[in-house]
Amino acid sequence: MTLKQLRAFLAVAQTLSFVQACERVHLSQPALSLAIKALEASLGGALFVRSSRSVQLTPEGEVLLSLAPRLIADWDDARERMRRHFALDIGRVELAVIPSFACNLLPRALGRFVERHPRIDVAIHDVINERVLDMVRGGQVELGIAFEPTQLERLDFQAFHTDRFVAVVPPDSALASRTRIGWETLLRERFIALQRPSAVRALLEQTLAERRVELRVAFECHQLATVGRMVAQGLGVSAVPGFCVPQMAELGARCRPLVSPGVQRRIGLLRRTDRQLSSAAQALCDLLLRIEDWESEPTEAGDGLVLPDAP
Amino acid sequence: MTLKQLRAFLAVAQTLSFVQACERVHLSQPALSLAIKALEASLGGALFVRSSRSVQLTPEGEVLLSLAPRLIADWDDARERMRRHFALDIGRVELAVIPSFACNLLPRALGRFVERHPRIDVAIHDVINERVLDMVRGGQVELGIAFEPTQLERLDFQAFHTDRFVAVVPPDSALASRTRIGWETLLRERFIALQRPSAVRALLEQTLAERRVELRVAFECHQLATVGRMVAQGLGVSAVPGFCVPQMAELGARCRPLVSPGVQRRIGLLRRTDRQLSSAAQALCDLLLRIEDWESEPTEAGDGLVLPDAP
DNA sequence: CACACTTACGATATTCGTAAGGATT
DNA sequence: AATCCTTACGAATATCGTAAGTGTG
Repeated sequence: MTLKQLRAFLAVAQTLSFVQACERVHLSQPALSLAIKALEASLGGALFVRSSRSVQLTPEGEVLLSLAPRLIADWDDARERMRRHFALDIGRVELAVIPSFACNLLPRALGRFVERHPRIDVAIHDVINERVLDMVRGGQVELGIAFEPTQLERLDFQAFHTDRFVAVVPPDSALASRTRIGWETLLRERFIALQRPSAVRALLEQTLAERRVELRVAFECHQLATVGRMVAQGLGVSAVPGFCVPQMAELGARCRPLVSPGVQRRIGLLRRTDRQLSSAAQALCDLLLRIEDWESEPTEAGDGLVLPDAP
Repeated sequence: MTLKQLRAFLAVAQTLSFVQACERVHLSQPALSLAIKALEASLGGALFVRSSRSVQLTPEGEVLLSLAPRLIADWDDARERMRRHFALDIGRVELAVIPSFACNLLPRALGRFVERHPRIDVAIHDVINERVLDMVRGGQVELGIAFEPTQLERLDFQAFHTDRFVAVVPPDSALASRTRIGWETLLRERFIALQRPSAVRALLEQTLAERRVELRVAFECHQLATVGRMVAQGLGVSAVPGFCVPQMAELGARCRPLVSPGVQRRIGLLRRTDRQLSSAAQALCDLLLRIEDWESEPTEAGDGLVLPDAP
């Protein structure tokens, strides 16, 4: 029993005519006749009663007729789904992203992606940096977006953006009027930090420790949004990745370039070295790596305020 | 995408080795390789990552792997079911039978049938004679067992038994001691008849009308079992088809051959002329027509009491 | 005799297995 | 060197379409 035979059977069973059926299956009448004959032989009995002027189903033919449409539909459906998967017409990508990136730069990039591939679903796991690495390593996600890891270990990292930390200050403070701010100046204020284990916090501590600068934390919280709002309220200052500028601006805080030392770290795509990407993930990967202007579009509050840090 | 290709894919996907897989699908390694290649081409992308020392599924391969087992299982299942249908290993026959026959002669015949084909289900519709004809004509059942119809009309009738009516009398009556009973003698007693529309009742009336014998009915009911029990209780006498003798005996009534005139009618199989029988129905048909000794096995009460009616 | 299905037969395609090739451990 | 997958090629097999055959209305 082959697919062709079953399709042929279905055509004959539905039209009750070999002549009409052979058009539907693009076969000559004799070929169709042989196909049905072969099917009957392989099943062990007759499916049709041919009385030279009419074609009728046998009871067993009726049984097969009740089975065949679903078999063929399932088959075609599976085939079509696979074809679409490869053609990027359907699909699903699981993506793990550090929260700061996920809520600032990612949405615009994903916007371009869904524009091009509207039927590919993207699941975003916005989790802390370490968990991004774990999820990529563990295979729960195909792709990760995170800071460049120190230990690659079975991971492949491709940077597509270099981020510089910026100072976040209250809009009505004296610091808000300066074009750039030094670490020493910033740390004279009450400092609002993310709680551990946050990659941003860790980066901060690590960099400051290297420079022998002491970090005194006045407030700690988990969400960047909270940090921003607290700064906006004048409760203190903070330092965040540069790509958080639009978010901070929206929350009412002001951002200024940080100098001497400028904390900077590469952001990039993570994937397992030993697993091939799905077509959909590959497409997303390509798109993310191809984006040149990772800086966000200008906004009222943040316009022109983020200047390149002099090395 | 063909069945062979999908089976080949499944084998490779499950063993993650072309060498092992080619045993399972009875193919040489090159042939298997080509089959997978062809499948990949038809779907539009790679299903495996071959790294000369190991075979791995691509994400799309994983998708197909989640689809393939069900497709193949459904296919094999359908194929197997059809094969069994033809081989009389499974199946279902809908059968309409007049009640008197259904509860007397049919069980033993069906016993032989299920013995030979234990997995063929038989649905018995024990309905009145007219309804048997209707159900066969209407296609609700493939086969019917009934008295020979006067109007065949699209039906095919094959007699396999000729039935003679017998007298049913109370065990302690004077009639019970006679070897045979004439109609005139029987009708002197209170008569218990089946209610219309019963084929047995109709036959009785028709035959008696032809012979100008008047039928006076003292009691009427629907079930033969009730008739038997009432006769056993001495409430009256009756006349029933010969194949009801065992049932009457069990109910406590006595049966004696009826003579001058002997009411007799052929019993047989009904089927539609324009429809082919299923293998299962054909088998049942064959069995019913092949049975020679339609008389029931001897029982204590009925043993030797039913003698052939002299013409 | 026109229509519908089947059988016969030669041509074309597909599929298969053996043999050779290439890459990795 | 051994293992495993791929490519190459000739042979067996299957499938298909044209043409002829058969039975029915």
